[in-house]
Amino acid sequence: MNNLPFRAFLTSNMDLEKAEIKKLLETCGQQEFAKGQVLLSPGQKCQHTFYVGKGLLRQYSLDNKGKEHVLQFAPEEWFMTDRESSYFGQESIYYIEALEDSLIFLIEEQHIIQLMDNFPGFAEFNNKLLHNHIRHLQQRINSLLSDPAEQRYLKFISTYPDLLVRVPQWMIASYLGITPEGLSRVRREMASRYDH
Amino acid sequence: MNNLPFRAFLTSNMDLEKAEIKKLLETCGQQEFAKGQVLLSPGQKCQHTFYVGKGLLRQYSLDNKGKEHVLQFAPEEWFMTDRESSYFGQESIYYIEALEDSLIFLIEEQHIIQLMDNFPGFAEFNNKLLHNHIRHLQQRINSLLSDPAEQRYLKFISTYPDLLVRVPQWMIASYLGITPEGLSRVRREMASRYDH
DNA sequence: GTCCTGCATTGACCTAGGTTAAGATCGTTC
DNA sequence: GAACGATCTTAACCTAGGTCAATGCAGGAC
Repeated sequence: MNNLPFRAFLTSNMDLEKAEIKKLLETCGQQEFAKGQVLLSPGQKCQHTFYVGKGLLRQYSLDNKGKEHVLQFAPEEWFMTDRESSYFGQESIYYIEALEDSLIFLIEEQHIIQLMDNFPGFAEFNNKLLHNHIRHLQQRINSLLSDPAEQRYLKFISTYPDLLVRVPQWMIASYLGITPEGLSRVRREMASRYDH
Repeated sequence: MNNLPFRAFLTSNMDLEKAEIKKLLETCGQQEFAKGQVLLSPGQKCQHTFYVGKGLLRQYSLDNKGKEHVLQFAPEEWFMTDRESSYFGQESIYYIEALEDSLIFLIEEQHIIQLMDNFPGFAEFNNKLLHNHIRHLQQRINSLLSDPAEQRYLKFISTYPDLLVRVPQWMIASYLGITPEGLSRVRREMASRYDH
Protein backbone atom coordinates (compact mmCIF):
# COMPACT_ATOMS: atom_id res chain seq x y z
CA MET A 1 0.00 0.00 0.00
CA ASN A 2 1.41 3.33 -1.03
CA ASN A 3 0.98 5.23 2.19
CA LEU A 4 4.30 6.94 1.94
CA PRO A 5 3.25 10.57 2.27
CA PHE A 6 1.32 9.88 5.43
CA ARG A 7 4.00 7.62 6.86
CA ALA A 8 6.68 10.23 6.22
CA PHE A 9 4.63 12.87 7.95
CA LEU A 10 3.93 10.72 10.99
CA THR A 11 7.55 9.69 11.29
CA SER A 12 9.04 13.13 11.02
CA ASN A 13 6.56 15.31 12.85
CA MET A 14 5.22 13.39 15.76
CA ASP A 15 6.54 11.63 18.78
CA LEU A 16 5.01 8.38 17.70
CA GLU A 17 6.63 5.00 18.03
CA LYS A 18 6.92 2.63 15.13
CA ALA A 19 4.22 0.37 16.46
CA GLU A 20 1.85 3.28 16.80
CA ILE A 21 2.49 4.48 13.28
CA LYS A 22 2.10 1.00 11.90
CA LYS A 23 -1.19 0.54 13.69
CA LEU A 24 -2.48 3.87 12.49
CA LEU A 25 -1.53 3.19 8.90
CA GLU A 26 -3.11 -0.26 9.04
CA THR A 27 -6.42 1.01 10.26
CA CYS A 28 -6.81 3.88 7.86
CA GLY A 29 -7.95 3.66 4.30
CA GLN A 30 -6.86 5.77 1.41
CA GLN A 31 -8.76 7.12 -1.53
CA GLU A 32 -8.26 9.37 -4.52
CA PHE A 33 -10.71 12.19 -5.08
CA ALA A 34 -11.00 14.12 -8.31
CA LYS A 35 -11.10 17.88 -8.40
CA GLY A 36 -14.59 19.01 -7.49
CA GLN A 37 -15.56 15.80 -5.76
CA VAL A 38 -17.43 16.17 -2.49
CA LEU A 39 -16.28 14.24 0.58
CA LEU A 40 -18.96 15.47 2.96
CA SER A 41 -22.32 17.17 2.49
CA PRO A 42 -24.75 18.86 4.91
CA GLY A 43 -27.06 16.35 6.53
CA GLN A 44 -24.46 13.60 6.55
CA LYS A 45 -22.57 12.49 9.59
CA CYS A 46 -18.87 13.01 9.16
CA GLN A 47 -17.32 9.58 9.73
CA HIS A 48 -13.67 10.33 9.07
CA THR A 49 -10.74 12.51 9.71
CA PHE A 50 -9.10 13.25 6.37
CA TYR A 51 -5.36 13.51 6.04
CA VAL A 52 -4.27 15.20 2.81
CA GLY A 53 -1.37 13.27 1.27
CA LYS A 54 -1.60 15.15 -1.99
CA GLY A 55 -3.99 17.83 -3.18
CA LEU A 56 -6.20 20.32 -1.42
CA LEU A 57 -9.50 20.28 0.47
CA ARG A 58 -11.82 23.01 1.61
CA GLN A 59 -14.63 23.12 4.11
CA TYR A 60 -17.48 25.54 3.50
CA SER A 61 -21.04 26.32 4.50
CA LEU A 62 -23.98 27.61 2.52
CA ASP A 63 -26.05 30.40 4.08
CA ASN A 64 -29.77 30.91 3.59
CA LYS A 65 -29.12 33.19 0.62
CA GLY A 66 -27.14 30.45 -1.08
CA LYS A 67 -23.78 32.09 -0.49
CA GLU A 68 -20.72 29.96 0.28
CA HIS A 69 -18.49 30.70 3.25
CA VAL A 70 -15.10 29.02 3.41
CA LEU A 71 -14.17 27.85 6.90
CA GLN A 72 -10.87 26.15 6.13
CA PHE A 73 -8.46 25.03 3.48
CA ALA A 74 -6.35 21.91 3.96
CA PRO A 75 -3.32 21.44 1.68
CA GLU A 76 -0.77 18.64 1.94
CA GLU A 77 0.10 17.46 5.42
CA TRP A 78 -3.04 18.90 6.95
CA PHE A 79 -5.91 17.14 8.61
CA MET A 80 -9.49 18.06 7.97
CA THR A 81 -12.73 16.90 9.49
CA ASP A 82 -15.93 18.37 10.78
CA ARG A 83 -15.40 17.74 14.46
CA GLU A 84 -18.85 19.10 15.28
CA SER A 85 -20.18 16.15 13.38
CA SER A 86 -17.58 13.40 13.75
CA TYR A 87 -17.06 13.78 17.48
CA PHE A 88 -20.55 14.72 18.63
CA GLY A 89 -22.31 12.50 16.14
CA GLN A 90 -24.46 15.31 14.77
CA GLU A 91 -25.38 15.83 11.17
CA SER A 92 -22.92 18.16 9.54
CA ILE A 93 -23.92 21.55 8.20
CA TYR A 94 -20.80 21.83 6.04
CA TYR A 95 -19.39 20.67 2.75
CA ILE A 96 -15.92 19.25 2.36
CA GLU A 97 -14.73 19.29 -1.23
CA ALA A 98 -11.54 18.48 -3.13
CA LEU A 99 -10.18 21.57 -4.90
CA GLU A 100 -7.58 19.50 -6.75
CA ASP A 101 -7.15 15.84 -7.57
CA SER A 102 -6.26 14.59 -4.11
CA LEU A 103 -4.90 11.57 -2.31
CA ILE A 104 -6.67 11.33 1.00
CA PHE A 105 -6.10 9.06 3.99
CA LEU A 106 -9.25 8.35 5.92
CA ILE A 107 -9.19 7.68 9.64
CA GLU A 108 -12.39 6.51 11.24
CA GLU A 109 -13.52 8.23 14.39
CA GLN A 110 -13.78 4.97 16.32
CA HIS A 111 -10.24 4.06 15.36
CA ILE A 112 -9.01 7.35 16.74
CA ILE A 113 -10.64 6.51 20.05
CA GLN A 114 -9.13 3.02 20.02
CA LEU A 115 -5.68 4.32 19.19
CA MET A 116 -5.90 6.92 21.92
CA ASP A 117 -6.82 4.27 24.44
CA ASN A 118 -4.02 1.93 23.45
CA PHE A 119 -1.18 4.24 22.55
CA PRO A 120 -0.32 7.11 24.86
CA GLY A 121 1.82 8.64 22.15
CA PHE A 122 -1.17 8.80 19.90
CA ALA A 123 -3.29 10.50 22.52
CA GLU A 124 -0.63 13.17 22.79
CA PHE A 125 -0.43 13.46 19.03
CA ASN A 126 -4.17 13.93 18.79
CA ASN A 127 -4.06 16.43 21.61
CA LYS A 128 -1.51 18.45 19.71
CA LEU A 129 -3.67 18.47 16.59
CA LEU A 130 -6.64 19.73 18.57
CA HIS A 131 -4.63 22.49 20.17
CA ASN A 132 -3.28 23.52 16.82
CA HIS A 133 -6.78 23.67 15.46
CA ILE A 134 -7.94 25.78 18.38
CA ARG A 135 -5.03 28.13 17.92
CA HIS A 136 -5.91 28.68 14.28
CA LEU A 137 -9.57 29.25 14.98
CA GLN A 138 -8.84 31.66 17.79
CA GLN A 139 -6.44 33.69 15.69
CA ARG A 140 -8.96 33.82 12.91
CA ILE A 141 -11.71 35.09 15.21
CA ASN A 142 -9.40 37.71 16.64
CA SER A 143 -8.54 38.83 13.13
CA LEU A 144 -12.18 38.95 12.05
CA LEU A 145 -12.97 41.10 15.08
CA SER A 146 -9.93 43.37 14.90
CA ASP A 147 -8.67 43.73 11.35
CA PRO A 148 -10.08 45.43 8.26
CA ALA A 149 -10.22 43.40 5.05
CA GLU A 150 -6.80 44.45 3.80
CA GLN A 151 -5.07 43.36 7.01
CA ARG A 152 -6.82 40.02 6.90
CA TYR A 153 -5.70 39.57 3.31
CA LEU A 154 -2.10 40.39 4.20
CA LYS A 155 -2.18 37.91 7.06
CA PHE A 156 -3.62 35.29 4.75
CA ILE A 157 -0.83 35.84 2.26
CA SER A 158 1.89 35.49 4.84
CA THR A 159 0.29 32.49 6.51
CA TYR A 160 -0.65 30.57 3.35
CA PRO A 161 1.53 31.89 0.51
CA ASP A 162 1.10 28.69 -1.47
CA LEU A 163 -2.69 28.80 -1.36
CA LEU A 164 -2.60 32.19 -3.04
CA VAL A 165 -1.82 30.54 -6.35
CA ARG A 166 -3.71 27.30 -5.89
CA VAL A 167 -7.07 28.67 -4.85
CA PRO A 168 -9.31 30.93 -6.97
CA GLN A 169 -9.48 34.42 -5.63
CA TRP A 170 -13.18 34.38 -4.91
CA MET A 171 -12.64 31.53 -2.44
CA ILE A 172 -9.97 33.50 -0.66
CA ALA A 173 -12.39 36.41 -0.49
CA SER A 174 -14.97 34.09 1.01
CA TYR A 175 -12.44 32.85 3.57
CA LEU A 176 -11.68 36.47 4.49
CA GLY A 177 -15.36 37.28 4.89
CA ILE A 178 -15.65 39.66 1.93
CA THR A 179 -16.99 39.45 -1.64
CA PRO A 180 -14.80 38.75 -4.69
CA GLU A 181 -15.40 42.32 -5.82
CA GLY A 182 -14.37 43.54 -2.40
CA LEU A 183 -11.10 41.64 -2.54
CA SER A 184 -10.47 42.87 -6.06
CA ARG A 185 -10.82 46.44 -4.82
CA VAL A 186 -8.56 45.81 -1.85
CA ARG A 187 -5.90 44.48 -4.20
CA ARG A 188 -6.26 47.43 -6.55
CA GLU A 189 -5.86 49.89 -3.70
CA MET A 190 -2.83 48.05 -2.39
CA ALA A 191 -1.27 48.06 -5.85
CA SER A 192 -2.02 51.75 -6.49
CA ARG A 193 -0.20 52.61 -3.29
CA TYR A 194 2.95 51.07 -4.74
CA ASP A 195 3.21 52.61 -8.20
CA HIS A 196 2.82 55.86 -6.26
CA MET B 1 -10.99 22.72 51.24
CA ASN B 2 -14.25 24.02 49.83
CA ASN B 3 -14.02 22.63 46.34
CA LEU B 4 -17.66 21.69 46.19
CA PRO B 5 -18.69 23.50 43.00
CA PHE B 6 -15.89 21.92 41.02
CA ARG B 7 -16.38 18.49 42.58
CA ALA B 8 -20.07 18.56 41.83
CA PHE B 9 -19.40 19.46 38.22
CA LEU B 10 -16.82 16.73 37.75
CA THR B 11 -19.03 14.13 39.36
CA SER B 12 -22.16 14.91 37.42
CA ASN B 13 -20.86 15.77 33.98
CA MET B 14 -17.91 13.58 33.22
CA ASP B 15 -17.14 9.91 33.06
CA LEU B 16 -14.46 10.26 35.68
CA GLU B 17 -13.80 7.77 38.43
CA LYS B 18 -13.60 8.80 42.04
CA ALA B 19 -9.84 8.41 42.12
CA GLU B 20 -9.46 10.63 39.08
CA ILE B 21 -11.62 13.34 40.53
CA LYS B 22 -9.82 13.15 43.85
CA LYS B 23 -6.48 13.45 42.14
CA LEU B 24 -7.59 16.38 40.04
CA LEU B 25 -9.00 18.24 43.02
CA GLU B 26 -5.85 17.60 45.04
CA THR B 27 -3.57 19.03 42.40
CA CYS B 28 -5.53 22.14 41.62
CA GLY B 29 -5.52 25.30 43.67
CA GLN B 30 -8.37 27.69 44.16
CA GLN B 31 -8.44 31.42 44.44
CA GLU B 32 -10.91 34.27 44.74
CA PHE B 33 -10.67 37.14 42.30
CA ALA B 34 -12.41 40.45 42.79
CA LYS B 35 -14.42 42.08 40.03
CA GLY B 36 -12.02 43.77 37.63
CA GLN B 37 -9.00 41.74 38.68
CA VAL B 38 -6.79 40.50 35.88
CA LEU B 39 -5.77 36.82 35.74
CA LEU B 40 -3.64 37.03 32.61
CA SER B 41 -2.03 39.88 30.68
CA PRO B 42 -0.35 40.10 27.28
CA GLY B 43 3.30 39.15 27.47
CA GLN B 44 2.75 36.60 30.22
CA LYS B 45 2.73 32.89 29.72
CA CYS B 46 -0.59 31.39 30.66
CA GLN B 47 0.21 28.76 33.28
CA HIS B 48 -3.27 27.56 34.15
CA THR B 49 -6.58 26.38 33.01
CA PHE B 50 -9.24 28.24 34.98
CA TYR B 51 -12.44 26.56 36.05
CA VAL B 52 -15.13 29.03 37.09
CA GLY B 53 -16.82 27.82 40.29
CA LYS B 54 -18.60 31.11 40.84
CA GLY B 55 -18.50 34.37 38.91
CA LEU B 56 -17.60 35.25 35.37
CA LEU B 57 -14.43 35.65 33.29
CA ARG B 58 -13.77 37.17 29.92
CA GLN B 59 -10.87 36.89 27.51
CA TYR B 60 -10.13 39.86 25.28
CA SER B 61 -7.45 41.37 23.09
CA LEU B 62 -6.38 44.96 22.51
CA ASP B 63 -5.85 46.05 18.90
CA ASN B 64 -3.32 48.66 17.77
CA LYS B 65 -5.95 51.40 18.10
CA GLY B 66 -6.50 50.48 21.72
CA LYS B 67 -9.87 48.86 21.11
CA GLU B 68 -10.90 45.76 23.06
CA HIS B 69 -12.21 42.66 21.35
CA VAL B 70 -13.92 40.03 23.44
CA LEU B 71 -13.03 36.48 22.45
CA GLN B 72 -14.92 34.57 25.11
CA PHE B 73 -16.98 34.76 28.25
CA ALA B 74 -16.80 32.02 30.86
CA PRO B 75 -19.58 31.86 33.45
CA GLU B 76 -20.01 29.16 36.10
CA GLU B 77 -19.05 25.62 35.09
CA TRP B 78 -16.93 26.80 32.19
CA PHE B 79 -13.24 26.42 31.65
CA MET B 80 -11.08 29.21 30.34
CA THR B 81 -7.46 29.38 29.34
CA ASP B 82 -5.36 30.76 26.55
CA ARG B 83 -4.40 27.52 24.90
CA GLU B 84 -2.18 29.32 22.41
CA SER B 85 -0.05 30.26 25.37
CA SER B 86 -0.50 27.48 27.91
CA TYR B 87 -0.06 24.59 25.51
CA PHE B 88 2.51 26.03 23.11
CA GLY B 89 4.41 27.94 25.77
CA GLN B 90 4.18 31.23 23.91
CA GLU B 91 3.59 34.60 25.48
CA SER B 92 -0.08 35.40 25.47
CA ILE B 93 -1.53 38.31 23.52
CA TYR B 94 -4.76 38.30 25.52
CA TYR B 95 -6.18 39.49 28.79
CA ILE B 96 -8.26 37.33 31.07
CA GLU B 97 -10.26 39.33 33.57
CA ALA B 98 -12.88 38.69 36.24
CA LEU B 99 -16.13 40.48 35.43
CA GLU B 100 -17.60 39.60 38.82
CA ASP B 101 -16.18 38.51 42.13
CA SER B 102 -15.22 34.98 41.21
CA LEU B 103 -14.14 31.70 42.73
CA ILE B 104 -11.65 30.12 40.38
CA PHE B 105 -10.02 26.69 40.39
CA LEU B 106 -6.58 26.69 38.84
CA ILE B 107 -5.21 23.65 37.07
CA GLU B 108 -1.58 23.75 36.05
CA GLU B 109 -0.70 22.73 32.51
CA GLN B 110 1.81 20.14 33.66
CA HIS B 111 -0.77 18.54 35.93
CA ILE B 112 -3.13 18.19 33.02
CA ILE B 113 -0.45 16.29 31.16
CA GLN B 114 0.26 14.11 34.17
CA LEU B 115 -3.41 13.38 34.70
CA MET B 116 -3.86 12.52 31.05
CA ASP B 117 -0.98 10.08 31.21
CA ASN B 118 -2.20 8.36 34.34
CA PHE B 119 -5.95 8.40 34.00
CA PRO B 120 -7.54 7.39 30.72
CA GLY B 121 -10.84 8.83 31.86
CA PHE B 122 -9.22 12.19 32.25
CA ALA B 123 -7.71 12.10 28.80
CA GLU B 124 -11.18 11.50 27.42
CA PHE B 125 -12.58 14.29 29.55
CA ASN B 126 -9.94 16.69 28.29
CA ASN B 127 -10.57 15.56 24.75
CA LYS B 128 -14.22 16.38 25.14
CA LEU B 129 -13.42 19.86 26.42
CA LEU B 130 -11.19 20.52 23.44
CA HIS B 131 -13.83 19.36 21.00
CA ASN B 132 -16.40 21.51 22.67
CA HIS B 133 -14.11 24.47 22.40
CA ILE B 134 -13.52 23.80 18.72
CA ARG B 135 -17.22 23.50 18.10
CA HIS B 136 -17.86 26.88 19.67
CA LEU B 137 -15.08 28.59 17.78
CA GLN B 138 -16.17 27.09 14.49
CA GLN B 139 -19.77 28.13 14.96
CA ARG B 140 -18.64 31.62 15.85
CA ILE B 141 -16.51 31.92 12.72
CA ASN B 142 -19.33 30.67 10.58
CA SER B 143 -21.63 33.23 12.13
CA LEU B 144 -19.12 36.06 11.67
CA LEU B 145 -18.81 35.11 8.01
CA SER B 146 -22.49 34.52 7.31
CA ASP B 147 -24.70 36.57 9.59
CA PRO B 148 -25.39 40.31 9.81
CA ALA B 149 -25.10 41.94 13.24
CA GLU B 150 -28.73 41.41 14.20
CA GLN B 151 -28.58 37.67 13.53
CA ARG B 152 -25.42 37.37 15.55
CA TYR B 153 -27.09 39.21 18.41
CA LEU B 154 -30.12 36.94 18.29
CA LYS B 155 -27.89 33.87 18.35
CA PHE B 156 -25.99 35.31 21.29
CA ILE B 157 -29.22 35.85 23.20
CA SER B 158 -30.43 32.33 22.64
CA THR B 159 -27.05 30.76 23.39
CA TYR B 160 -26.18 32.84 26.45
CA PRO B 161 -29.43 34.26 27.83
CA ASP B 162 -27.93 34.66 31.30
CA LEU B 163 -24.96 36.71 30.07
CA LEU B 164 -27.35 39.26 28.62
CA VAL B 165 -28.05 40.60 32.09
CA ARG B 166 -24.64 39.99 33.66
CA VAL B 167 -22.43 41.61 31.04
CA PRO B 168 -22.51 45.29 30.05
CA GLN B 169 -23.90 45.80 26.59
CA TRP B 170 -20.75 47.28 25.14
CA MET B 171 -18.91 44.03 25.87
CA ILE B 172 -21.57 42.04 24.10
CA ALA B 173 -21.19 44.41 21.16
CA SER B 174 -17.47 43.77 21.22
CA TYR B 175 -18.05 40.00 21.28
CA LEU B 176 -20.35 40.37 18.28
CA GLY B 177 -17.78 42.40 16.38
CA ILE B 178 -19.68 45.70 16.35
CA THR B 179 -19.54 48.98 18.31
CA PRO B 180 -21.77 49.75 21.32
CA GLU B 181 -23.55 52.35 19.19
CA GLY B 182 -24.06 49.74 16.51
CA LEU B 183 -25.65 47.30 18.93
CA SER B 184 -27.83 50.05 20.36
CA ARG B 185 -29.12 50.75 16.86
CA VAL B 186 -29.72 47.07 16.15
CA ARG B 187 -31.77 46.83 19.35
CA ARG B 188 -33.78 49.93 18.50
CA GLU B 189 -34.59 48.59 15.06
CA MET B 190 -35.61 45.24 16.48
CA ALA B 191 -37.87 46.95 19.03
CA SER B 192 -39.44 49.29 16.48
CA ARG B 193 -40.43 46.29 14.42
CA TYR B 194 -42.51 44.99 17.34
CA ASP B 195 -44.57 48.03 18.39
CA HIS B 196 -45.43 48.09 14.68
C1' DG C 1 -10.87 28.23 -35.49
C1' DT C 2 -15.77 29.35 -32.53
C1' DC C 3 -18.39 28.84 -28.58
C1' DC C 4 -18.75 28.15 -24.05
C1' DT C 5 -18.12 28.71 -18.93
C1' DG C 6 -15.77 30.45 -15.00
C1' DC C 7 -12.93 33.94 -13.09
C1' DA C 8 -11.24 38.64 -12.28
C1' DT C 9 -11.96 43.49 -12.77
C1' DT C 10 -14.31 47.95 -13.06
C1' DG C 11 -17.58 51.48 -12.12
C1' DA C 12 -21.98 53.40 -10.33
C1' DC C 13 -24.63 53.10 -6.72
C1' DC C 14 -26.19 51.57 -2.05
C1' DT C 15 -26.22 50.20 2.89
C1' DA C 16 -24.73 48.33 7.31
C1' DG C 17 -22.34 49.77 10.52
C1' DG C 18 -18.44 53.10 12.20
C1' DT C 19 -17.42 57.80 14.08
C1' DT C 20 -18.23 61.77 16.63
C1' DA C 21 -20.50 64.37 19.78
C1' DA C 22 -24.27 65.32 22.71
C1' DG C 23 -27.50 64.06 26.06
C1' DA C 24 -29.95 60.85 29.50
C1' DT C 25 -29.78 57.76 33.37
C1' DC C 26 -27.74 55.29 36.59
C1' DG C 27 -25.13 54.03 40.90
C1' DT C 28 -21.08 55.70 43.83
C1' DT C 29 -18.41 58.60 46.51
C1' DC C 30 -17.73 62.43 49.39
C1' DG D 1 -27.49 66.23 48.00
C1' DA D 2 -23.66 67.46 44.64
C1' DA D 3 -20.36 65.66 41.70
C1' DC D 4 -18.58 61.96 39.30
C1' DG D 5 -17.88 58.16 36.16
C1' DA D 6 -19.72 54.54 33.56
C1' DT D 7 -23.30 52.97 30.52
C1' DC D 8 -26.67 53.47 27.07
C1' DT D 9 -28.99 56.05 23.58
C1' DT D 10 -29.69 59.30 19.76
C1' DA D 11 -28.69 61.85 15.76
C1' DA D 12 -25.78 63.62 11.86
C1' DC D 13 -22.49 62.33 9.12
C1' DC D 14 -19.03 59.14 6.95
C1' DT D 15 -16.82 55.00 4.90
C1' DA D 16 -15.70 50.17 4.04
C1' DG D 17 -17.44 47.07 1.72
C1' DG D 18 -21.80 45.01 -0.65
C1' DT D 19 -24.69 44.83 -4.90
C1' DC D 20 -25.46 44.96 -9.66
C1' DA D 21 -24.22 45.07 -14.26
C1' DA D 22 -20.87 45.29 -17.87
C1' DT D 23 -16.38 43.97 -19.79
C1' DG D 24 -12.37 41.32 -20.53
C1' DC D 25 -9.99 37.23 -20.44
C1' DA D 26 -8.51 32.93 -20.28
C1' DG D 27 -8.94 27.73 -21.01
C1' DG D 28 -11.42 23.86 -22.55
C1' DA D 29 -14.78 21.42 -25.66
C1' DC D 30 -16.11 20.76 -30.19
